Amino acid sequence: MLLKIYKKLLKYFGKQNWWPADTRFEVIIGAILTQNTNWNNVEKAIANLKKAKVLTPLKLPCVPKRKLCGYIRPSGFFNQKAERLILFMDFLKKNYRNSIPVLMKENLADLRQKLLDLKGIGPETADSILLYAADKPSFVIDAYTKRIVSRLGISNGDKYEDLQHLFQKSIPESVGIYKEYHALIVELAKNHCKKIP
DNA sequence: ACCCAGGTGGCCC
DNA sequence: GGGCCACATGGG
Repeated sequence: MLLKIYKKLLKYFGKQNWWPADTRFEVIIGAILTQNTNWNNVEKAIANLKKAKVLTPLKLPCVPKRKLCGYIRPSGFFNQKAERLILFMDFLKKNYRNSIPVLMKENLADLRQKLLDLKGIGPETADSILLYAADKPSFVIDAYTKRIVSRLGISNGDKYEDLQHLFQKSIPESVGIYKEYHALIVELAKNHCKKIP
């Protein structure tokens, strides 16, 4: 069922090639900034960080919170998100010498747990980082995905881990498919008024 | 003038 | 373990 839906979406919308970002680091920052926020607004925040030339693991921690809030203002919840970015940068420095490649060496289960232990990173943000920044097969469940499964009536509940397992057991364990599927679901949501043949 | 967006944590019961 | 609420901006 879920695999069929994936194939249908892929055929209809084509490959999405997510996540839209230049670096793994940018994926992580974007994943935090996009929490309950339109991607369009996140792009403005990312553009501000790039323009200020601080969107790197070594530069970002040097930006005072005040300035950080200013850069990320368009993405909303800027006080909270500045705090969350700072906490992640502390984590990256303390455990991985500010190195994204070193962070990437962690295995999926360990890294997922450590990300979840960070204040401000919940399951969706953690899985977005694991899948799109670290290329690890952790399926992302978002509000749209929950809605779709609920409409189809194929699950008993909407608990995050349960839905993730449902998807992961229904489709091949492939980073490429996981990436595309979630991207296609978001694309479908944007086109909610249209009918898919 | 509403309503929503690629969530999360805190508080209450 | 679930049901609210705050968090903030920009676009329809």
